[in-house]
Amino acid sequence: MSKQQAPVYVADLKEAENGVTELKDSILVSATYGGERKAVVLKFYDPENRRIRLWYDDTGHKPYCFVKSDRITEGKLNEIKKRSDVVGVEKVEKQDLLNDRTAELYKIVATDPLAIGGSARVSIRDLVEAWEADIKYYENYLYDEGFPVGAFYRIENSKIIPIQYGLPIAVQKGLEKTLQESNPDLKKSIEDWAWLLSQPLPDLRRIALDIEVIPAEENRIPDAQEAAQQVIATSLVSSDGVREVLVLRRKGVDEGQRTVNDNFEVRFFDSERDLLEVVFDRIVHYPFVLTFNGDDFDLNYLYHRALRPEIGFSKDEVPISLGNNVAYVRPGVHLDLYKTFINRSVQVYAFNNRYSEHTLDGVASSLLDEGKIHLEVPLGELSLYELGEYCYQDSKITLQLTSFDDNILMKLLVVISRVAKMPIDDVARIAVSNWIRSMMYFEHRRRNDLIPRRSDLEAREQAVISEPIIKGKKYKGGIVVEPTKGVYFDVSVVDFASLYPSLIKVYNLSYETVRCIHEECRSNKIPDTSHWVCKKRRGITSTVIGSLRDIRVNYYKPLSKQKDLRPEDKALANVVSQALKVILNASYGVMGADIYPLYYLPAADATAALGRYAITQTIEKCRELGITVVYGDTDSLFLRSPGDEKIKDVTRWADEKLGIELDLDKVYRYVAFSQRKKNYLGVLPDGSVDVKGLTGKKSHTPLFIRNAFYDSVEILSRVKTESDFEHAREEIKTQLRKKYLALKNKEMPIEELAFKVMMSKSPKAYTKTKPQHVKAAELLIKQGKEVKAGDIIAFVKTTNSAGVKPVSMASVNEVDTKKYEDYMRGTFDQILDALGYEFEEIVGATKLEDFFWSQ
DNA sequence: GCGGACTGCTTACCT
DNA sequence: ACAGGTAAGCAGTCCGCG
Repeated sequence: MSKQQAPVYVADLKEAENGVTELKDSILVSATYGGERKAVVLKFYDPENRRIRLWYDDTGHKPYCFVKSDRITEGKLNEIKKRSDVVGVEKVEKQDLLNDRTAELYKIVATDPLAIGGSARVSIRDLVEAWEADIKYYENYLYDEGFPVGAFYRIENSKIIPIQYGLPIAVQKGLEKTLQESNPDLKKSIEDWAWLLSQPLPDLRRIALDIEVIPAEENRIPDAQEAAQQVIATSLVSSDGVREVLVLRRKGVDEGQRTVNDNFEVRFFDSERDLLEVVFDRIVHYPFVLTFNGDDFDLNYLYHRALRPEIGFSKDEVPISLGNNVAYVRPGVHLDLYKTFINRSVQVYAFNNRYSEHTLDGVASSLLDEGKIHLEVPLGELSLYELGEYCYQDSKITLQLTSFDDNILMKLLVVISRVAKMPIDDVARIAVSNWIRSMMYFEHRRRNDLIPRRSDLEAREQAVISEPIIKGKKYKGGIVVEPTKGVYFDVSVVDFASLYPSLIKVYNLSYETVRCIHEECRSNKIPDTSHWVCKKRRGITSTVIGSLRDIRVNYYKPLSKQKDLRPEDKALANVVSQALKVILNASYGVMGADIYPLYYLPAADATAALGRYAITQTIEKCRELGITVVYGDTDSLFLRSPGDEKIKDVTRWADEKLGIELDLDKVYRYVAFSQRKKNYLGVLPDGSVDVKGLTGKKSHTPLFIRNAFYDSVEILSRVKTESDFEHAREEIKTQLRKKYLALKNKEMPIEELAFKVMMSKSPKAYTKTKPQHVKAAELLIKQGKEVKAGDIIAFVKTTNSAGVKPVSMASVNEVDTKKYEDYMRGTFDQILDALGYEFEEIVGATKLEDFFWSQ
């Protein structure tokens, strides 16, 4: 192999990686550790030049951890001091929250992060009981310097200077009001949040990338480590107008011709190396590189492929590096959107469950109304133009996932990075418990509080925890009020505004305050538990979550709806409010999740107990006031025609006696309850319908039945008075008859009969039972299809011995109609129960069959 | 050997 | 890898039955 000339982009990469000592207003987006310089590297995005700028720490900051002076012997300490990777040991003090006293510590400063917690040699944390020794070094750095990620800074003479932003007048006013309403001891925190969260959100220049490789075997994903196959196409689509696809000419493959009329460029290459050079050139020149599964596949593959001798790049020439399940780009930031969309908090709270599959096709089809191009033949059989068009589409929708809805995803990532104090690429990759961990660690450092070890929290006095309802859970959760079967007109729903965060704030809940060490606090009991809560100091969790709650509920949420505000301020308020919702929603859950480093079960137990207390007390109060509660779940109550006055009475009472805001959420024209909990249908005055928990709504229900169900819902949405039900009943009857007959005669495409159920584990992992979707999946596997965890299996119920077949392998005449009739009945029973009709009764026959046969 | 009662597993949903 | 509570259907097991 002849020596290749260095690609032209290498000089630019070097230049970018030299770092800067001067920089105009830029946003801190990421941080990492530069091993060569043994220093933290901060990555800034300069919105004016739209480039990434690196800054290398030159303050002499070094990795460190702590040991408690009364927990280490002189000998051990000397042994550590003598290590060649230890720079020195100094005495410091921090607040020990668990013991409510000052902790005397030795700070052990090391030459590099691996000395504290590496695995290649015996590290300090393996040697002694060390505090704060398992925090990534660049996180340590950000916390120590007090630099929130996502905020604006400038650099002068290599000094980093946070930029002070004045708030717009209208915004400032709202803040003053919020501060007045909030507890005085939360004031400082709220002001800090406002400073941070009201900074502008600049447009982030970015490029999406996708590669195509012919798999060695059909239906198998090519091995990225090996990278034995050619990269036959790569698409690059950017937020600033790049739309190109690079296609490799291959022997015996037709060029074909363009069919897609989208405005993008197709470039043909005879050399794979030349093609990759263009890709790397693009990577080097973009601050943000987007992929869908690039950590595992695209960037991983490109890296290994480029280094193969027949391609011949050197490591310096490849602007990609690999970590543990992560691919980094140089000099910018790589966001792997697959990791972002699989994050449950993102899925549920940011996108309201608007997608359910975690594939690019699944996410894009749901959020963008545009998915991948569906291929009829294997990749290798496409003409070059067809291949190019297919490849282009993937980068195009990947970019769109970050730009639709006014760039909501990019904005959310920035706002979350501000709250979590975490690099944007980490925010995009890791789960909510880590966001909250980072946020809490930052706060500990800011206040000079020692971060407890897991064992410190575990070592506390054993507490009796409330018995969970569900076997296998750790403690008892919320209360669900048994609904009273029937239809109720004029139902008001009241609910506690972010109940758990409110309780954390109002009742001072935190890991160090629940069951605190003070004798005198033991009388401050939490109802129906053995727990008590501190009366002497505000807990750190209570401060952080309380202030976040206040600024969201009292400030950003109303701001996002305020009429006289500039649209950009309003949009910002909306994004912030959304991001805070995600964090707040998880803040209680993490206390009871043992992966969370500040896990403390009594705090979670206490929160849930207070939630039960709040709702039961409120039910009691309603009874006193003569209001009928027809239903309730955890933080909400459904009240039957209570009247404005009585609603005011209850909400005022909750505010005064419980200290928790109880709001009127909505008023239903009517609600229909079956006897089931978490299962109802409510019609609002404008005719829109809330369907909760009913089978007809569930995503796995066959489309045919789901459509039939929603037809009935539509009929019910038009019911305005009690007497309208007569007519609705007749309409439903007619409609149902038709559908049922269609089912009998199998007058629908078989796809509409498919149950669609997710494989939550890999097929092999089902060892205890073999559910139907797994049986169907096995038939697919037998056909050579690959089935992974997360795939959705579409199957129909059939009359063969297994009882199921994948929809792709079944024909209509194999369908077990009886099973579908049963399922339809089950689905409709839930509505009809509520309306007081029997399935049979509604059609005027004793048995369902009679009714249908009589047609 | 078979069917009903039961428990447990699994998924999707609600807050 | 944030929590617990609920509904539903099916898989698998136990028990009774001369």
